[in-house]
Amino acid sequence: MDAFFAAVEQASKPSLRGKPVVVGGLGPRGVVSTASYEARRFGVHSAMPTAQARRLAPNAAYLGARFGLYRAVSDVVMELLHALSPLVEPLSLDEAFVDLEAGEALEGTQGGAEGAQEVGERLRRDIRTATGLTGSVGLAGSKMLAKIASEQAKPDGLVLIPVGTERGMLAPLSVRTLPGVGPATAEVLRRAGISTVGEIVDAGEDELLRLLGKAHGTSVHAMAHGVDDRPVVAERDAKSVSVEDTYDVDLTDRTRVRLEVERLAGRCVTRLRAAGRSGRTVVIKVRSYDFSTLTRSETLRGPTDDVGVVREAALRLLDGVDTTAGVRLLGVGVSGLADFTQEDLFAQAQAAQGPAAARHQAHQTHQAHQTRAQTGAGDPAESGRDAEALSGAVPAAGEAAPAVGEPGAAAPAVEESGAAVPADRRWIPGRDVCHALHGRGWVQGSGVGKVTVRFEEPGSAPGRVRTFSVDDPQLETAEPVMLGAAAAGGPADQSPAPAIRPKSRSGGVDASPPTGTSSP
DNA sequence: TCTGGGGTCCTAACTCCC
DNA sequence: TCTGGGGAGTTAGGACCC
Repeated sequence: MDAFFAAVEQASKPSLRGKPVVVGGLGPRGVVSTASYEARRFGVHSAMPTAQARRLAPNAAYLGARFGLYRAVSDVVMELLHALSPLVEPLSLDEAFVDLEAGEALEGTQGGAEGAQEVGERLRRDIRTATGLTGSVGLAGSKMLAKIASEQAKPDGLVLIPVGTERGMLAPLSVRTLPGVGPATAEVLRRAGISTVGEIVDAGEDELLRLLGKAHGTSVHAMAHGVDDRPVVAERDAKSVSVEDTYDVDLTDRTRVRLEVERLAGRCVTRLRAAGRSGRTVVIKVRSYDFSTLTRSETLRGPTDDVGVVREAALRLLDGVDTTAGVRLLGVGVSGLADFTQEDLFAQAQAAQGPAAARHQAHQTHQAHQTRAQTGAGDPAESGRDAEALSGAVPAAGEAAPAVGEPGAAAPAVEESGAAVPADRRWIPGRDVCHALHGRGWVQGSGVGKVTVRFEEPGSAPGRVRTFSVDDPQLETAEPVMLGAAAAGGPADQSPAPAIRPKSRSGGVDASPPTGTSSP
């Protein structure tokens, strides 16, 4: 998809079409997620600090990300891809590989390159019809070449790399074109006098191995020759789950640092349990005032999804880290994922001793998980654990749950007075709202006790702007509205576009309640 | 008043065990 | 008892991707 997040915003907000739009973190330490092509003309690009983007394009619209909506639009596009082939490998919300030969899409076409091209053009039309957005297609014999082709096809195009032309096509391109060659590798190659893919080929495999080491050197050398036999893999299990927060102001108070680590551990376990997984290795990440980053990890005796266990491990690891100079980021993660927990192993051990008793125990454990998942109420003896585990779904005071369409990892918003702002009264630019008199719109900006709203929605004409008090009782946050034909049930259906309720995915983070662990 | 968040993969150093 | 190699596992850091 072309400039995906920004394109969704432009489609949702008619007044922004053709205008520079920047989606990303809006705080003092935010970075750009996506810039529309209009904003890119000012030099704004992904991963650029938002503060720098504002200097380059002061008149662009700066919006917080609405991941729930992007995920819903992504689901529509991925369904179109699955109609082409069962082998679809999503890379992110807006990008995927499809193995056309594994499906039936090429049947009924003239076959070969022309057939693939026909399928690609049809896909682009279908994406536009379903979402109103443009997508680009790269067609080639391998994942690496298809990716390069799709980059060349952007925006709104299709590029095919015919078999036999790969080497010639790659030779003049920058080494950065190859997947796996980032700034560090490019600098190593540059110092060796290598700046194009053709020069990698000329250098030879031995030189590449010397410069980049065995694994990386072999891979880069093969890619430079156009050789990439990685298959399209449809299902991929996550290998780790982590959460992290960057703070607007460096944390120096040790008590606050410990509280934040506890909070992050809770959020991490909520996500872990939502995915039905457990993990054995707990990792903390600490980024200091000077941007130096360290990680500390501890491997437990067995996998767990118990927030108390993860929290205690994270705090033990934190004990070994000096944070007195100031911390700008904290993170907690779990890796070594499994589908069972240490508690399950205990149940198995009991089963070996007495099957009936163990069955009873396992059943009870399962029931307890079910009850928590559905009601958020658990055994009073475990209430602390449950309150933490469910913190994503039932926010504790002062913690903003990552609501659909809101930046998910925002640290709790605390006003200067010290009072926490409820999540549904935070007027983040771009956020959907509904006013009792004026209808649906989105937050254009807020400050000094006022919030400015533009009243428009997908399919409407550019709307009017009105300003309200931030505590106006008639103004409420709202669910995003789905785009295009996917919202209206098809092109013929002219009924009003419904608000979305994005379906939760396996491993999804925001909208889904925590599920039981791995009990069958 | 530079540098997010959520991942994967690789490497090196080290320990433990055989 | 000492030494050494190899493999597995752990830990930490770094590069890269979207």
